[in-house]
Amino acid sequence: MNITIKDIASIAGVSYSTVSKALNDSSLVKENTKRKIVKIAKDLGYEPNFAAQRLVSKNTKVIGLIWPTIERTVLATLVTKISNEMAKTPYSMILSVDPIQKSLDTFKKFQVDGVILFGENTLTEINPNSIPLISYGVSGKKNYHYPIIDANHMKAMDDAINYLYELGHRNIKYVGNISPTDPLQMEKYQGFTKAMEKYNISYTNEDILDTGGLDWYHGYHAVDKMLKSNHLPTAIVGGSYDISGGIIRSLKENNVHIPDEISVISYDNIPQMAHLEIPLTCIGVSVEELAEKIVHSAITLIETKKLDSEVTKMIPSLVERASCATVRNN
Amino acid sequence: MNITIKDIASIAGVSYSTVSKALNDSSLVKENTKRKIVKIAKDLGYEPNFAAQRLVSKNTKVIGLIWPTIERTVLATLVTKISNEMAKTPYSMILSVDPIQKSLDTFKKFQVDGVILFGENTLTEINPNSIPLISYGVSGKKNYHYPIIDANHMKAMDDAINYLYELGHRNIKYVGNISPTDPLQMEKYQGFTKAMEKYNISYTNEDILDTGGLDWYHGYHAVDKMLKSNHLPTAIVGGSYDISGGIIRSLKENNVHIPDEISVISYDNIPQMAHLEIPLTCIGVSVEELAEKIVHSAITLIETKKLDSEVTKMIPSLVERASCATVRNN
DNA sequence: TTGTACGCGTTATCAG
DNA sequence: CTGATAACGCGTACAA
Repeated sequence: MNITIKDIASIAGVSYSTVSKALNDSSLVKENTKRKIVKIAKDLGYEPNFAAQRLVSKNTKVIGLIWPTIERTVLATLVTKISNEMAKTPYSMILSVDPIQKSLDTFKKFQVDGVILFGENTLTEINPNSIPLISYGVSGKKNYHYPIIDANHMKAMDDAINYLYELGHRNIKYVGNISPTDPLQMEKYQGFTKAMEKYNISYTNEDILDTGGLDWYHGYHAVDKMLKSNHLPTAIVGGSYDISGGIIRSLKENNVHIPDEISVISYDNIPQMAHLEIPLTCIGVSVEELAEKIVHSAITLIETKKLDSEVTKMIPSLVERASCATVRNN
Repeated sequence: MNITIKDIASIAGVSYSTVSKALNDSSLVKENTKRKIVKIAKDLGYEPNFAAQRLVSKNTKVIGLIWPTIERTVLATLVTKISNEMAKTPYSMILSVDPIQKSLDTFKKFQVDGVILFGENTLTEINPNSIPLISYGVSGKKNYHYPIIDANHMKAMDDAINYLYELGHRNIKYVGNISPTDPLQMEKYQGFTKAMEKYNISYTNEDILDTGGLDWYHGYHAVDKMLKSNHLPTAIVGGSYDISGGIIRSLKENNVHIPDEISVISYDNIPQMAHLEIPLTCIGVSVEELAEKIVHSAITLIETKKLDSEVTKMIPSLVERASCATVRNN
């Protein structure tokens, strides 16, 4: 078996309750003996038994993250950031990729202090009162019983269009995945059209390019087709990181110069945007901000059991890079 | 506080040790009272206290997976498969994306029964005797103290070349990332050259196309350049899933028909290969097999404390799809 | 077949 | 300042 405080006690010639206090840096024990005990503990390689500690009821300083859909790259970035952010706090994080309920059970067994749920899709009836829980994802219409953090996608699109408008663009196309079953995609799409109307920029169905998917080549394909039809806008709004990668690739292949001949702005505010062939101007809530907000909300919820509002929409920001320019005067 | 076996005992009118036995389906308790107790437990919504259970020393039936580099998509597939495979066993899985040592500490605290390490890169000095551990990744030269599961990349390349050889190909190019700092990439590259020599197929440096990266467009670019130089082989070996995606895209763009005009075989045996523009024939250890092997090795190690060999190289297999054909007789 | 009593490793509450 | 001692919730020899 492992070494316990009793072992330490006996070799230190004190009672184990004293050892416990000493190890917890209690003020109820003389500096002298405290030091002695700590030293012995270190020498013996003592490690407290977590199970025992928790049996006397205490918090674990661990937060669980439920992440059933690990294959989406964008979320991987977010998870990394969250992990980094968490590392700055006294908390650590464990993940589960199992289905929500099973993950929840596991976490409950381990008595994590709280859980973060990446609930892109379904919000099943989960027990809200059993354990502090916040969720990141689309704030659907369903009735939820826990705080939700989400990005304001509509606002993001508005900002994008506004930005392009200021640059003089009046001929703008949206290239993204128009999937009625995916609330996130729909919100971006609707954000686009709404913004276009707001800024009084005319557009038709032809200006909405449905990629039919979220991958690199979906964006590539869509733009390729567009180029062949000779309907060149002055600016493109890309629906996501991967899609935009395909967009600029296709543009480059066809010798359409960015940003001189065409401007491109992309949704998704992640650092990788800077490392594409052309550093891409983008719009969205930055993953860093998102991560920060998520972990601090979680911790606040854990420690105060109360959060300001039930659903927070994060404000997006626009990061200017090298892919947009004022429209040329012909 | 939560409800305990004592509560159940008192309302059932028995001692709590009886309850304990009943709940563990012991044969030492009459069927009748057992049923009664179980029912009460269920009615009361009793949930055993995990910490207490583990305090009396028992295994957790949980395996920890350390995965510091979550951003690599291929591994995401593997993790998913592992999770699924694990679900078939009595074990469940939790992940940590923290640095290895920190992850290990966390898992040790939670007393997981064993850990799986995705140690692509560094194998720091980790305590081998403290907790059953197996690793997946490149079997480097470093001295390790734990079982390693790896894929036999050399063999995979050999199989690929052999396959193409049988189809009559004598003009084969390798398109992959030649990165001296990445052991995995080097092993694939060397596997290619070695196999070419073995089958007596002549090749020059021109036949090794260094993509300079692992992404989609790296493969795209390399092939595009190749096509412009008019050095067309009869077959291409793609170095990885993403790269191959770019390869076939480029080929298609340039109206080089697969497989009539050129055959393509790719490294990485993952199901997604079937969903590319052209269902790709591929080579490598299938993720399913890999996942299966990994979880069963882990469990074996946990339950018997002994594994057959220290490092197992998984045998790759070739999956025929629509991207290879016999070379045309001109 | 059921109950008693002890131990698992810690923390916390009291007395000294 | 230090040391007993009682929890915490459960499993398990040992008794009954």
